[in-house]
Amino acid sequence: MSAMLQQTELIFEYASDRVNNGLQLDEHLASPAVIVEQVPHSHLLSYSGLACEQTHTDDCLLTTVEGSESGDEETMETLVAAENLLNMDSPDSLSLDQQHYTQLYVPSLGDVITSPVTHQLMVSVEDIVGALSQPQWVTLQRETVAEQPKKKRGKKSKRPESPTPDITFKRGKYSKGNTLYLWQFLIELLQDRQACPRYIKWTNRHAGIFKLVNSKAVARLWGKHKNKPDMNYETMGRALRYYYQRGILNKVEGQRLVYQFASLPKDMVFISGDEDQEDQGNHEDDEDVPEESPPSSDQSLDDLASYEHSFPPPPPSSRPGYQRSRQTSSSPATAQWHQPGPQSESRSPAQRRTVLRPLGCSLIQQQHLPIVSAEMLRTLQNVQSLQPGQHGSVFRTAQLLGSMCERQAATAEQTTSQIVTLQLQPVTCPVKQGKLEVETEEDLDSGLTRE
DNA sequence: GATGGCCTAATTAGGACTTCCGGTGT
DNA sequence: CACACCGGAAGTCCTAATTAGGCCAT
Repeated sequence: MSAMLQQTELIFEYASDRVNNGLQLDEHLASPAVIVEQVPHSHLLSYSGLACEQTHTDDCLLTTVEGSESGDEETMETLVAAENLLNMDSPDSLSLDQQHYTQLYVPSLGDVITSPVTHQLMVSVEDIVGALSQPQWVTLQRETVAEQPKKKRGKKSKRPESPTPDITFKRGKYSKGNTLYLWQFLIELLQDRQACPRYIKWTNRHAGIFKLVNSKAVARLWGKHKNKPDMNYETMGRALRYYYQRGILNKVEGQRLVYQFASLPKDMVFISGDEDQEDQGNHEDDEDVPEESPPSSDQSLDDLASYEHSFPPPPPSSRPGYQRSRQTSSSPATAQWHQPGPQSESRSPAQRRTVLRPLGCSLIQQQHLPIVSAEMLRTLQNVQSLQPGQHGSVFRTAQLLGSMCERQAATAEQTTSQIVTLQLQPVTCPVKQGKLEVETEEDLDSGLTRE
């Protein structure tokens, strides 16, 4: 969501998507069991217009494409898919950023929580109260991460490094702005039924070992996401190889297209259909392909195009009218992959249009924090004594959360819900010159219908 | 006119790739 | 021969902190 918040249009796009796809979402939300793992992606598929395999087999391209395995057909598919990708507009979709990071990467809190805040809390609060002691990342390999010599010159580093999975407590977690790091992208694919195991799959998920079943498709998805139409596996592979040095990935010796995460988010969402291979103890047999349909190298690249709709739009700098400013650019910094839970998706339109006012110049703005967990609130109580000078991020977080608590408390009184976990809808406020302006419901309606 | 606050654009540094390349191995 | 893989080198893109300058109110 935050990635979308840089510009008004993006906000409207997101909002309109949410509304326009309500019916489809409801369909996918039929089963609570499905909600836990699959809703985000089904949700995304509905955004992208790509039908779900189970529910819309008539429209599903996968079925027809899977059968083709000849090299010629693959080539054709590659070309067609590439064309589709290049001709495709993706910004209308809700980004995965918005969808997933929230829960997928911060599961340890028990309640739903947004990752950016969690990180800020975890970084500092641990020193204060140790309230959030559970590690977010599971180190898969004891390999010592080589200390990268920090070549800092006069100014200190302002942009936090990529939140490498093996470094749990480090300032500035998660990608900023629209940035979705490659490793995050891969993790997302691994948690997406549409991509896993079709394009990428776990071969030993507990060890973090995965295989690029369709390296071309993954590379294309990555390239589309990065607005690099020429992206190929060779290029993406170079980026992956850089991850060796940084201790994010390891290469699995002797096995092609097989990599290993040095660490993984603690509560990764594993596609249920993908676990068989590993559970059957055949991680050595990494060359196998998904049981149901061995994908050809370029199979399903047509539906890949549709699938890509679910990824975040190109960086705003490529959009006309984009202006860089500190506040506007920092707004999407805490990319929010809020996974819409059953409650959020089943909310009434009125609830869905909840408008929140900006909370000033806090690093974490309210639209980045749709959910405040009970544990977060408890944590907040522990950090309330902080002063601005100390633990700056925590202090800002506390400021923000404090405001949110008050707001939520007021909201809770108006609802019948006894649930401690409160959900706040993403802000749908236009960003102008770095300021957020609250819109009326009428404005939002017009914005929604504009799409 | 001086001062201070606010805002914005420009500058700057650094991270994360991306691109290209030559080479090796399967 | 195709493909995967490796790693160096240079370049690009993006973000965010800093800085300078303009505007306005007092």
